Amino acid sequence: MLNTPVTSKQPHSVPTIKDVAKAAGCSTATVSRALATPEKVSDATRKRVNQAIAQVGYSPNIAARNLRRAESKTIVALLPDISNPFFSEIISGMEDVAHQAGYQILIGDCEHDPARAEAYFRLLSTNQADGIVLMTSEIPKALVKQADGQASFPLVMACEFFSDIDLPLIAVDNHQASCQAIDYLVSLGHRRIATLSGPANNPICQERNRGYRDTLAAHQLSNEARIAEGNFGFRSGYQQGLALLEGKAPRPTAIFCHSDEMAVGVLKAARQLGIRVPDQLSVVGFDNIGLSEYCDPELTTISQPRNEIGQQAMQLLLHLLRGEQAIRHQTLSSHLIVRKSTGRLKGQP
Amino acid sequence: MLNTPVTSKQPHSVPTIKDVAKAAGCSTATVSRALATPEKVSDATRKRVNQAIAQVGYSPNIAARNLRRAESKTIVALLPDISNPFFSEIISGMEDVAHQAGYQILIGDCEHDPARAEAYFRLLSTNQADGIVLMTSEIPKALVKQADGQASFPLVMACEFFSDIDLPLIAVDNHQASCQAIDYLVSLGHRRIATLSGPANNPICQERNRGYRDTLAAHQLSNEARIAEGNFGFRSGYQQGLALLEGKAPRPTAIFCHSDEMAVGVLKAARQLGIRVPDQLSVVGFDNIGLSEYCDPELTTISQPRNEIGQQAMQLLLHLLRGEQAIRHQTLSSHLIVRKSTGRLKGQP
DNA sequence: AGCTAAAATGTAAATGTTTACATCCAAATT
DNA sequence: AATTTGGATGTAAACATTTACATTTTAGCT
Repeated sequence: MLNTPVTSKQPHSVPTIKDVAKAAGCSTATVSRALATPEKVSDATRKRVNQAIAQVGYSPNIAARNLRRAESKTIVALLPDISNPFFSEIISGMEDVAHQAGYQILIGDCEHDPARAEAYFRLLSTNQADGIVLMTSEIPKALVKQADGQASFPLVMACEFFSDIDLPLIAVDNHQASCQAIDYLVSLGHRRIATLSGPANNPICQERNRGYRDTLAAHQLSNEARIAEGNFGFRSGYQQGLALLEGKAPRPTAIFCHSDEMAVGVLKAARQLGIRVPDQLSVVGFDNIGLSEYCDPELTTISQPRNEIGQQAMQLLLHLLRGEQAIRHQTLSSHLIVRKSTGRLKGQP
Repeated sequence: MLNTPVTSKQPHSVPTIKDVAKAAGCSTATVSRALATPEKVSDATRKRVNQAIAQVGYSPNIAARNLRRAESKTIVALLPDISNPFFSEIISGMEDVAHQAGYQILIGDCEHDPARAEAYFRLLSTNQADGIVLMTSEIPKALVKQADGQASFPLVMACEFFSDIDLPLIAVDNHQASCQAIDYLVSLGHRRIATLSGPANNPICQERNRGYRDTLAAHQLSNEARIAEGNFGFRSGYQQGLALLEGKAPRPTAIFCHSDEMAVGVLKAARQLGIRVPDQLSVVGFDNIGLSEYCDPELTTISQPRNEIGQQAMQLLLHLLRGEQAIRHQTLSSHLIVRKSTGRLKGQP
């Protein structure tokens, strides 16, 4: 029991399954089984094996296992930009369930570069990754075409999607969320409501813009529709905010932004132009990132259940990997969080 | 040339190096060499091999390579909290040079949980990772003790460090940065300058607090020293900000915060208490994250060259991995960015 | 031409697992 | 007592590379 640790060959070599087998007095196959399928091994030997493992300090060589099993236990989380805080909580959710199931997460930051996305997809075919959770639609469609309609391709989308390709998807109802925001603004008395959208070719933005137009139409405000295009970041929010607010066109009294960062950019633009929020301008954001409670004024925004999105997406992917039946489309509910950046108009317009 | 693709065995099996060898009319060893050490293969065969590779659509099986070479080409980036935007640009920097050198980055989010940190360290011994860039000191010291002083252990720290363990380190001079911030506040006429520190047991915070005290002392202000403790996040900034500003003690006229998020939290606290920034209170942040240009007022802060930190840290780690000589400690320069949250006192105090 | 050195290539072992198949043994059934 | 069954274990092949070593080819000399 107090033997010196046994490392058969080299003085400092890492113990392998052979060392364990020797120490336990059985074959490597049995050791392997004791680890992978304990129920197929007798209680007595299982115990001996476990002792041996502890004794020699064994842990399996993952490369060898991956090679033999032709899998990697790695999931790629593909996103457009790692610095966007929106994604971090989704990833946390993914990690929870992935780790639980013995999977690792490899974060793939595309940086809006198709080549990067392609490189990460290649990991699939080389068995370096078992599946992908895709959180951006800014990648070459060709990469994803092979998965269209396929029940078995290990890919699920989270939040983002393609309008013309049928992939498993976990997301909120962007159309409905947008309707809710606009409805709320109308209920406050706003008529000239602008939208500061994300990239126009982004399907989720198209969904939101559709909701925007539908709701305006429902209130006979269709000719007030006005959509500016940003890229979700602070800077574009500020720039487009300035453009919306100081242009010659009659100034909007409310702006619905497709991200919180853009909304904060709009707040800065308004401040700079001496436009008071919410008295003269209402601003609504999207995502409810941490910042939205700490900017001035605190941001009214739409909250997505980010952690849950991550969990469900990973769950779904695991189902696909196991070849189990699974619901391919799931829409989770968002909700409007009313804070201080929205209200009825006050004072001169 | 227009042959149907050759996949020798199964109709849909992934082509291996054998298929390439067959197609190129040489041995697998030659193919392997053509890829790993092209200069050891004649021009003619190299060309043939490359054609064959393209023809059969071969890409190497990484698990097999890793197994044989006993490496993983993976670097773990260990950080305390992935949602902190401060780290994202460091990671970008790391990725640049890592990818260049054929390495992947695995982001390890410790979530302040020692068990997680341990799990990531274990990847080293199982050859699942070749090295670690450590960006948090909130892990069990035992994990890192083995690397103390060692020239060969593949670990480098970025930004954070341990005061009592000698590890390769890329960081800014926190003491000096702190001095510069406090000096600047003093030069504006401030006397009651408080610090909102990160966790008191964090060495970088200790460095900054030492700079704070030293600078106060240099100006005969030692008895004005007052340090509150937060955790770098918005919320703690807000809470500690309230405590500092509405306590019975004479209210500070300036607060130096160890993160921008905390500074923004302080801004909110001040706003809530009707304290005007910068007229009645100056606030300095740390890190210069994107937000600091878009909050109100824009934040005076200390900028760290995050991208460069990431690059240098990875560079250094690669040197260690190759067993090359390298400078183990590098301090990069930070600088103070003066914006709108600092100034001389105005109006009634 | 003959010899040597260097370059190019091939052979086969090695990497650490998993797993199909074979074997063994004890218990259950006849 | 003989046979069957099923569980437990062992044997050895397979996974796709890399690389030490051996062999062949080429080039460079005299």
